[in-house]
Amino acid sequence: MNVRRDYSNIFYKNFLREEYCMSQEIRVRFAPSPTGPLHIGGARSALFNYLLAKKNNGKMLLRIEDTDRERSSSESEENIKDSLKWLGINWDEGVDVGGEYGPYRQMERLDIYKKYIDKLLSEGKAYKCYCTEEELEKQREEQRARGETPRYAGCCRDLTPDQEEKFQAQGRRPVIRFRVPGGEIIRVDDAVRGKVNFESDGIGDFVIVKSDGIPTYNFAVVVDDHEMKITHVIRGEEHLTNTARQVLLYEALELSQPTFAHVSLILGKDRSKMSKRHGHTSVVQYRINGFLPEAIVNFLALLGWSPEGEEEIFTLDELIKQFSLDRVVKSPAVFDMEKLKWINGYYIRNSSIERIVELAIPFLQEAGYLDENVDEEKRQWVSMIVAAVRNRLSTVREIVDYMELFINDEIKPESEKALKELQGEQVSQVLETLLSKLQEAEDLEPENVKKILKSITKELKLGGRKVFMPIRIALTGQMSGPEMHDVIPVLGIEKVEKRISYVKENFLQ
RNA sequence: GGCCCGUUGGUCAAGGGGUCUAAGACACCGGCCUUUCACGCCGGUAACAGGGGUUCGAAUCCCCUACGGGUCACCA
Repeated sequence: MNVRRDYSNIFYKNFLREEYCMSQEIRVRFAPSPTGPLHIGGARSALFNYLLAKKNNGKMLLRIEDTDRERSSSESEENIKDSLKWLGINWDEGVDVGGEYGPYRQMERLDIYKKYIDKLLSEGKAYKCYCTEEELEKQREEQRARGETPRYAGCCRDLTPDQEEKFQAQGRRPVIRFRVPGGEIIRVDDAVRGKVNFESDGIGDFVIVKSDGIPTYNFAVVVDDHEMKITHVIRGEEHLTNTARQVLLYEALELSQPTFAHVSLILGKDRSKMSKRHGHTSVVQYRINGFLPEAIVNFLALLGWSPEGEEEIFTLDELIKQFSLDRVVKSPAVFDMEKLKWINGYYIRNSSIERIVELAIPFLQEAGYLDENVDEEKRQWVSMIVAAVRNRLSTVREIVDYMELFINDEIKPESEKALKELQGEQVSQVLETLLSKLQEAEDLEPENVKKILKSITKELKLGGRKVFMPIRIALTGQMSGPEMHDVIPVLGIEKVEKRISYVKENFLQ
């Protein structure tokens, strides 16, 4: 069903009113749990939220969902914030920057949740459950064995005060469960998927407060989104089924619901949810492998969303102008590394030399081609290399692969074919001429070298190939590569001399 | 397995019943440029999962099947 443009849909009318008429400020949030580095899929969710907010002059919030004390870490939180900033996704409210609906870390909001819990408890919409994990696990086993859907059986639904006392005396620490009403159809309105229905009977009474007193995700997220006046919840499709539970909570608490938008998953090459075995999954990994943030943003935006026109290259600002939720698709997208590399290469080619030099330096240091301290001379050197190889790079890191070409003076022809090129009868004359011309040259600027190269063909009355190929192979050993007039300036006269005499001794007839 | 979502070329995707003989991008192939390769430019191959309906007419609406995915925690 093509719900995206079903204007008769009441929900959609409301949505349009909000999005385009600004009767209400758009407030969105990205709410990661700090249990690992920012995932590429999370980054896309954050991006879509950000784009929707900025497009509508709304607010983007960053909330940290750290209720899993076992797995949450401040390193992960830092990683997530760093990655977001690196991508250019900033937040108007939230952790670190504050705001009037704080605090923005869930563990700092425990007293806020308590109010809502008490309300549910006193209205009988939630109850304490004393079952132990082992008991529940056993139950689930049995249900599975019988071919049933594992679900909480409701043992503690109607405990008498006596029973409760007994359990407490045993030292059992209760969880609090939400009493899921039976026989109801739960309707989830989703901006990308339309109306999705769930049966409440398919959902067991779920835990809203853990035995350590900390609320679970499904509960905290509802309270926070309400308290923080979130208008649109854009998140991954894996949350779609959770949304049913959350809707139940919104209803029980008598809170109005935000607009939900569940974006489909990003898949690996084998079409399963992207995970480590598909390669890099976190934003930092792309960063440390020489991807540019604007390339990642551009690429991610195109996964699941499409612009109206035919342009494919967008800056963040352009994306903000163009973005709209009704152009987000429902079907999952395979992460296409080839296209990412192409986009990245595009941005590398269109960046300034200086910027690529800055980005390249750490990779060159890591590979041992540069010391910790990079002086002006070295920087110049790198700059010439970047100029020579820039349009062949799809990641900045790849510059490392070209370094041997500029360093190692013991040139060996890469193949039989290359060797043959060196053994033509004109070769030694070509190399002699090149050498003397370079020695006499006023400078070795690329433009000048280009002229010199050209003049050799004229002077010796030789075809270009007979001149260029031997020089290329003598100087680099390879039959293809960056322009010779870019390579020679990097080498300098000394290295050219060295390489030519080495080749003469070893490979010329 | 239950529930939920999805299915247009190898991949991302446009598409709102006739204008679809189905856009664009990546990849691939060919040509031009460059006396190399790359970049750039031009061109080409390649798709509506299958079956039923509805309709004068379906990629588009409905149903079924198949396939893929997600989810069924005191994780988020």
